[in-house]
Amino acid sequence: MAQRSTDAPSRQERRKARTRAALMQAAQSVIAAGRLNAPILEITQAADVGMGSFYNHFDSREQLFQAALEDALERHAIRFDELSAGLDDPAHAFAQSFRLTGRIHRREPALSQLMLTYGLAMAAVDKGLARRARRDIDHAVRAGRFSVRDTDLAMVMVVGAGLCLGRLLRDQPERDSDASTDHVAQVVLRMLGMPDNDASEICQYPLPCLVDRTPHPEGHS
Amino acid sequence: MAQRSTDAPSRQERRKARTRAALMQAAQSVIAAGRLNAPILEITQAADVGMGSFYNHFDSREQLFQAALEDALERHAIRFDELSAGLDDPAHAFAQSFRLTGRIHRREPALSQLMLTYGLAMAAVDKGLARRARRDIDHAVRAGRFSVRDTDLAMVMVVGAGLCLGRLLRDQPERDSDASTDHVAQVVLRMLGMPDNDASEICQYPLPCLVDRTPHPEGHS
DNA sequence: ATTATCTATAGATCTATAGATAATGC
DNA sequence: ATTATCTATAGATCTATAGATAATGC
Repeated sequence: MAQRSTDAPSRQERRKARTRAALMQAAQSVIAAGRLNAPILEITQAADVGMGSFYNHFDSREQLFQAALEDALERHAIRFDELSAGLDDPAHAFAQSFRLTGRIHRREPALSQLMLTYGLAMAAVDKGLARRARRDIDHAVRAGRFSVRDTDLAMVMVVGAGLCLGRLLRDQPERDSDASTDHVAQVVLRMLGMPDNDASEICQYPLPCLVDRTPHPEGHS
Repeated sequence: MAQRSTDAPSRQERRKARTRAALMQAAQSVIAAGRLNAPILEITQAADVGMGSFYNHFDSREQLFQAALEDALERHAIRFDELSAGLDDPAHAFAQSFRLTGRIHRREPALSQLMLTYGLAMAAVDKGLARRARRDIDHAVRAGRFSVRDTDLAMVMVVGAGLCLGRLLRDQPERDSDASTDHVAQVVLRMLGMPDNDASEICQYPLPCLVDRTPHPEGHS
């Protein structure tokens, strides 16, 4: 009777998507736990999925890990975009996302570990957080807030600082995470061509709160 | 007859050291080739050493890789130290080592790949290049050439920039490696508190040439 | 006599798939 | 009827070691 419109996913498609999502979420935990060589069986068990199903979705562990990483980063990039949607100063938007990313390392150790594990590769791919960072920098340059000769080189330093900061925060649990992050953010802004005063001020703006979201709701009400 | 003094290694010790060195060198190639899961047999074959010998020296592939990484970085750190031994401005010494490190990525792709693979871990360990960088920064601060609040945070940005620069140079083979490196070096120096003019000048000093050394001479004349 | 290395392999582990079962579509 | 998932496993692969061989020490 009710003919499905082409864009609404069928029950079967939703089931498939759920299995795929379970695999990716399990992969994220496995990577976060440092078990980069975990057997496929271990991953499928963590996902509560039959071993054979793995090969319906991915050809290899590596392929799954790649997808899982991109998924996690994309989800957070979207979240940060929402939080900076209202800001009209692109430099402020950039700084806010950088500062929020710094705060992730303590708030969400699993995602932090994911970023640290595949950080360098992540930087090169023009997706997720890196893509947004580049976009914000370009906007800010056009708005006259940043002055940057070569966006690629600027990205090198932004991403490099962000990653090594994450590593430092993980290795020194007693360190004041917010203060360190804001200080690095300030230096990064100066490096991007902002005057000291502006850089300092912009890093003291209050941040929107990061509410925990259930990442992959298993049941749908 | 000739009683060996305690510090001169015996023939047997030298043989053992040679096997160990062959394993580490093979490991460096294997890592550089991206074969992080290479079977032990593959590594021992690359080293031209019997499979069983591996376990005389290391308990696991991971342990070998760790030793191989530290060895490679230490060797180059020593090399860079020699080249900056004559300089009396610690800021100059720091800048020279940073600029030389940038040049490694094109000159020695294997070492570059090694750094990019284990870069973040490397940064945290206070050995090799990272240890020297920290030492140079501290010297320069004491000499009044840098002004840095928190050496750990400064290191975050120095190492981060260095690593992501390496990644960029690898991914963009057509990019002018020397100019990019020197530009990043200049920004890093400014970040460390140098005035623009000094930073710019110090990054234009001629560099000592990096001569290729045979890393592990197999035969000893 | 001692120590290091080598060869060969038992046993553990993992991958990728075949074939059976369950869910969905119509 | 079709599609997705599950269970069970053949075969490939790898690790770690036992036992044999070669080099060194004295």
